Amino acid sequence: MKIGDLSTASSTPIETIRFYEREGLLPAPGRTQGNFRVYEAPHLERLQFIRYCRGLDMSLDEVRALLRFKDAPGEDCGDVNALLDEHISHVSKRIKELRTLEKQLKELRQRCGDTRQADQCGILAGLAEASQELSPAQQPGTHLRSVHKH
Amino acid sequence: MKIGDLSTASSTPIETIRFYEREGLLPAPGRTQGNFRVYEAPHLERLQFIRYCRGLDMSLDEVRALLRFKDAPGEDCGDVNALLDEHISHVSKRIKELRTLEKQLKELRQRCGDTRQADQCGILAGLAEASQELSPAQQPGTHLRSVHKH
DNA sequence: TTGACAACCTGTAGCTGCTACAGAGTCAAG
DNA sequence: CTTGACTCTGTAGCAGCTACAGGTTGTCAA
Repeated sequence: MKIGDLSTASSTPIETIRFYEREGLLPAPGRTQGNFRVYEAPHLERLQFIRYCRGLDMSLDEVRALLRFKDAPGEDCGDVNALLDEHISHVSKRIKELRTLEKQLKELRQRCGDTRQADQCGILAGLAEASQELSPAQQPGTHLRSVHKH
Repeated sequence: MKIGDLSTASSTPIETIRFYEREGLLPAPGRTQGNFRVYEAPHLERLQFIRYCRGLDMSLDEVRALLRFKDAPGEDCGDVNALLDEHISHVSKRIKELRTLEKQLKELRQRCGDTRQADQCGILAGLAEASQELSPAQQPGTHLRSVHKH
């Protein structure tokens, strides 16, 4: 299997596959005489595992940790459970944040129902006002984080 | 007002202030003879506006657009409304995604109630299994996006 | 006056997780 | 033998900062 085949089989861009190899998530495969990568079935399986975890929004570090456990079947899996619990709590927290945000944005949107001149726009006015009140609601920068930051 | 004062007044790191200036969000302020930046009240106001919008998870491009409207009070604000509507729909979409994700993660977590050997861990087994099924549920990479990507 | 120390300056590199080149080599079909 | 598809390495870019390094400037006390 060459990289292109692996790419289509796993719906993963070629560059991403090479990136995972550089990052140590995928083991370096064998090479042909012409220096092309040659993959076997286990590579595909591992790559699909990685992609699935990424689809669950885990960071590469989290995926790395899970792979270490897969590679060490004798050890106990308490840390796997802990990792997942923490990930879940990140996600739940982020959902809460976004819901608060959604509410704020909708309130703001209410303030300008229609097209007017910009200097009479309720939205701009609302933003200007709120920003001067050092609003207690939130510190800037709290929301935009992905589920993983901090 | 020197940059340190502006930084504390706005709870914004100094480096971020300089970054906003490079990005054209904050106008370049005057300088002392010693080449230190000197800010006036309008700078603080504008910076707080920016930080507040960032707190609402708007991208710098979105903030730039809003600032353009603030700077051109004569124009009509239909685009402000449209920008906000689109932003709200980004956020709502992201919330839906995360809720689906949360559900999946919790189901996965169920599969391993307690500590066992890694090769008997229900979570690892569940992940391995699901990843081999090219699950219809989702394409990898769908979830992790911030509210802004695409 | 000197000397310490804080605050400032510019410029550059790093973070995550890719993505998109450039410029070169390899290989199979016609 | 040439075309074209595929692959290779290496580097730069995206957002939105953050964190240096290595150099000035300003302030205060001894």
